[in-house]
Amino acid sequence: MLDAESSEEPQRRSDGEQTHTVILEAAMRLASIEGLGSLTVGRLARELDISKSGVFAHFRSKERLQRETIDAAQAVFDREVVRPGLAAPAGLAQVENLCEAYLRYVERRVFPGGCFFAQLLAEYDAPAGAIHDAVAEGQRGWLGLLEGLITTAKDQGELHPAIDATQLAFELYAALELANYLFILYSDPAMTDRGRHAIRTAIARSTP
Amino acid sequence: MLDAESSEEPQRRSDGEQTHTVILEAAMRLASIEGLGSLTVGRLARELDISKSGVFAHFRSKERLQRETIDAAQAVFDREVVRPGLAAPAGLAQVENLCEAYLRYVERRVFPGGCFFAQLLAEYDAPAGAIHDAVAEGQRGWLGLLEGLITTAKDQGELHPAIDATQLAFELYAALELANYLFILYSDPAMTDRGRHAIRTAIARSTP
DNA sequence: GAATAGATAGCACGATCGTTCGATCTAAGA
DNA sequence: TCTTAGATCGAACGATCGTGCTATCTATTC
Repeated sequence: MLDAESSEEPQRRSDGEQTHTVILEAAMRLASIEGLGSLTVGRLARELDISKSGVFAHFRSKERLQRETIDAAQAVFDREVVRPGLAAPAGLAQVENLCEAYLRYVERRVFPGGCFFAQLLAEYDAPAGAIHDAVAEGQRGWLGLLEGLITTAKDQGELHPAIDATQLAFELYAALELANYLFILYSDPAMTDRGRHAIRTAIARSTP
Repeated sequence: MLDAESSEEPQRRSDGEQTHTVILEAAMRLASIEGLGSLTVGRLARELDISKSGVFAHFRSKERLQRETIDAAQAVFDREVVRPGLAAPAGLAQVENLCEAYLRYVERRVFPGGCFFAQLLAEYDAPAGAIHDAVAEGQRGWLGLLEGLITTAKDQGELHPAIDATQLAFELYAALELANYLFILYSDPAMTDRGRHAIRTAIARSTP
């Protein structure tokens, strides 16, 4: 696969690499709280005590800053949710483990404004622009992952053969998402516990 | 109760009243799509072909514009969801009716960017400022409404006595909320149908 | 029909936005 | 050690932000 973009990328020096990382960390934090739309070069610069042009030079456009922030957040999500979530025997255990990994990621405030992608989903659900498309693709991936794990569990006989994997994935995701929003809104772990409860009963109802 | 604010309100002339309404309608549309944060006096003016100061004069601060937009959206939500949702015999029928009213309000695109308050919830879930507090209060009201209807149904013997009304309200709301986001993201009525399905099974599991 | 007060427009302000440019500093390879 | 290219800064641009002031127009009241 061609990487048309990085073909003209400048080399990175070690100090620049580090600053780049620091900027993206602040950008993820800010975007998770106030949205990708209120991510601002000037604001990042002020917050990090770097000049505006010093920040800007790392991305050379606001669009690139946004794209790289999303990519960085995806890497964090993979590391903090997906990978530990899959660290369980294939089947129902993996489904439960992934859901629990998500809820713990919300509770640990890996992003202080709650799940980065829940924020993105709400911000770019209206169909317009490249970010919308990336968000739509990302959601498809997440729902597809859940659905795949559920199908495996079904194939292993851990769930009723009649279970609709797509529908169950929707219901689990719904519980996770609302748990995220309400936990952030009220700073109350009772909200994530409601999510846990909902997931338990949805799964229990689907076992043979 | 004192209305400290309106005590110094100027009288409204008929033409001004109409413009005021037109502005708020555009503001609700815009905010539901791009968020209350990207609601801008200049943008409204451009879109309505009114001067910036012509728009501004109606609110005299951005904060007031936002507050009045939220209030107007609340009125629409009451008219389009709550009132028709309650137009059913008290009990389980009312619960089902309210959920269906919500899903139809999403599908009809009463707000083109999906449920106005789902947008607000995501945008102001991080705890800060007056809007956050209003959103938190609003959510309490919506969840409380659902919970109250569920409790009534339970008292009438339409639901298992052991049912946790708060938990069931959470699960119904989760299905409604995700249905909203995914319907807007994909413009696909299959998403709201998944919400309907989730609600049916959650209720069915709770009946005696 | 005159008086009045609200509706709207035009212009200007300081702040911040994304972005560009040129100057200076410094890490890394020759 | 010298050279070079990336890192960072300061200053400036045009655009847009929220907001104020002044002037003109017009709906409403007497």
